[in-house]
Amino acid sequence: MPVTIRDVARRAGVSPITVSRAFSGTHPVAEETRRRVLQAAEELGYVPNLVARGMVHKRVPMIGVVVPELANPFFVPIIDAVQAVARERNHMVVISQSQSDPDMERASINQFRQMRMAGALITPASMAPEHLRSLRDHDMPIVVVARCWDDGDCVTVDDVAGGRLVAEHLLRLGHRRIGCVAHGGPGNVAVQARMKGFRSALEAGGCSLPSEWVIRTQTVRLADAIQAAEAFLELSERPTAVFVTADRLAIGFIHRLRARGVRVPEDVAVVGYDDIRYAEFLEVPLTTVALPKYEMGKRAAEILFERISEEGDGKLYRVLLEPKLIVRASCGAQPANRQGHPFAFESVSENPS
Amino acid sequence: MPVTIRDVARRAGVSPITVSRAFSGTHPVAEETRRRVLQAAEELGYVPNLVARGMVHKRVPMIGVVVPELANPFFVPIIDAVQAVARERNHMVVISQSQSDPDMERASINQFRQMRMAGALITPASMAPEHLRSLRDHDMPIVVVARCWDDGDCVTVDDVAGGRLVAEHLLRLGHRRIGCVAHGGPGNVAVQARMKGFRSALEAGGCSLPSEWVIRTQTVRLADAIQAAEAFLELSERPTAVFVTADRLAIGFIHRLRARGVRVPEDVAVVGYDDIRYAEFLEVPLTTVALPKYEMGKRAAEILFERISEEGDGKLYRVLLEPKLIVRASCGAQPANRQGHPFAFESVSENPS
DNA sequence: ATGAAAGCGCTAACAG
DNA sequence: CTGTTAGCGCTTTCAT
Repeated sequence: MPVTIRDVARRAGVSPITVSRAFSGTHPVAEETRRRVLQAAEELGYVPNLVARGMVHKRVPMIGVVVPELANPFFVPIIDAVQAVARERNHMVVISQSQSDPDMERASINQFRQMRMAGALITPASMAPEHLRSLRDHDMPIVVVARCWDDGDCVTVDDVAGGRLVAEHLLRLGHRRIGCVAHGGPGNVAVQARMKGFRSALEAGGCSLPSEWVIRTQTVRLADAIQAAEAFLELSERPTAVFVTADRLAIGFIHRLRARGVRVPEDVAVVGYDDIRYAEFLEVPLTTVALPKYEMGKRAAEILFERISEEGDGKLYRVLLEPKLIVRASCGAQPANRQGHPFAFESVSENPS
Repeated sequence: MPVTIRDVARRAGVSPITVSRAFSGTHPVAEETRRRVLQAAEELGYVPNLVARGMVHKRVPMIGVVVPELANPFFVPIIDAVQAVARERNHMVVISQSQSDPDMERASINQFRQMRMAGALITPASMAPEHLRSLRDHDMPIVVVARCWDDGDCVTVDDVAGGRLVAEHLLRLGHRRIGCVAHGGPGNVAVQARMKGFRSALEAGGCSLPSEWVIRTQTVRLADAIQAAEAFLELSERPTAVFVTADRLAIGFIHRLRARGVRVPEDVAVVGYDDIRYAEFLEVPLTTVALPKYEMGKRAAEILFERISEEGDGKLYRVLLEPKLIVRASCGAQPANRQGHPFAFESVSENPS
């Protein structure tokens, strides 16, 4: 059953190396010879063995991707882009979910290394220096996506600016009592940056962000969103507007608020972050900060392949893309999308990010 | 830089084969020896080479998965389950998106074969026999997920029953003029089955499904959903209820309907299929048919690994799981979830499928 | 419990 | 343009 290059060679009446060349196209092969080889391979049902080739090249045509979770639609356009770039380069993509667990990240990267993959992309849960260092390796290039990284290549968005956009918008709408639901620990530099921009813009506008109004969650999952809503409901004095640092979190947050009789945006304005696919179709269409997700994945993958082929001049990439505020109903700047006003939102977007 | 088993062996003062055994644990190794080996490996920064091992075993510890698109949240729990099972067996998961294109499916399966992967899972866009035959192979087991397959293992849901559930529910609510939006071509056996159950239950209830009221779409994407809504709006006589064969399609369909002033469920009741994650949080909470997605992925992966380890008795698996109707607001059986009635929906589910 | 020899399928390097 | 030689890193016999 295992048809090898030798079998094909024998049948085509050439040497194994010629078969190899006919397939990989690295060396010229006479058209006639090549035809014979291809036909012999066809007849024998030969399938090239990438493992053997990988053995020789000390590298396999695959790249690894580690994301916190596929359940967050935020990562889907990123992965789409990575796969598109990888396909152009004839590389397969191995996807691993870390569940935001640094140990799982490390384990995945380790597997990638054992498999001698060409490179890896990662959105790390934590940017703790010792964790990242344990990921670094000179044999396998790594590019960080959607997070900043000082010691290596990264492609991300200006989260400080993103946070600022939210604060400025809320201030512009007249809010003075503004709170926030923030996910992830101190290792989540993206959220830290959003908060920083948010807070400083608030202060520039003469507002503060009292710590009672900063609700923390571990993850971005529904259970945490609900807890955040409950925490909000228990506040003795509630803010009139809330910045939720991820759309996925905002969905559950708003849902629970409404279930408890708090109207959005009338009682509380909510602004999310990420502009995930479903933000537009929710019970309350979500005002949020859009990130160029597809673009991020694309740039990151391109940089990774540059490292893989050792083309670049070796200087670190630190790509910072621009976020953009998308105004929908949840912040109250537009009338709520109730059934009485069905014409409020005609636009429907289908951009890839 | 390439530290091999020989380097470790030299440093530990043993033979290469002993190092191999210390790592793979296939043969007994004296505790003392093993410690020395592990330490030497640690000091040298040795990383086992799975490619070389794969070369010997003629198989690499990876399985491939082909799904139409990750953008459809339907596939996420399936993938989660597959990854969980694969992790237990120390296998990596390569994910490929076919965009419902049979050629891409074939190409992906081919790559998997070239990479000598242990097996593959696939949700094929088309069950055209010649297409499937081209995917079959005796060297690499394949299990089909979420579709029926007569000539091989498959794990799916009773879509005929699913379609019936929808029809019966709509009839029970008093609808007599019922239409449908169906995606995919004739090769999509899942949708065909849903339609079959739907239609026969309708007829059993004394209703018919006139062909003017069957709107077809190519894919499940937003653009198609919008086209479907426009087609619906142009109907000279409209049904009072519509079965949309996928939630992802229903989202855009409802959105466009509402944007055009058609109320859901008051003017048209809509029932979806899949119960994707966001169905509950939409502008109109979606009545839909829930599928045991995580379970499907789990069973399929388990069957695949049984094939891989050649444990089973070789008889074909044909697992058929049960669908379940989830009633929310879009069918009108519950009051619409407007802001005036915020307590209508307290329940929030966090099941893995 | 450990080792020696042989080879998995392919391709780089060097001929011719 | 084509062939020969050697070896990628590991694990399987088969010995000891």
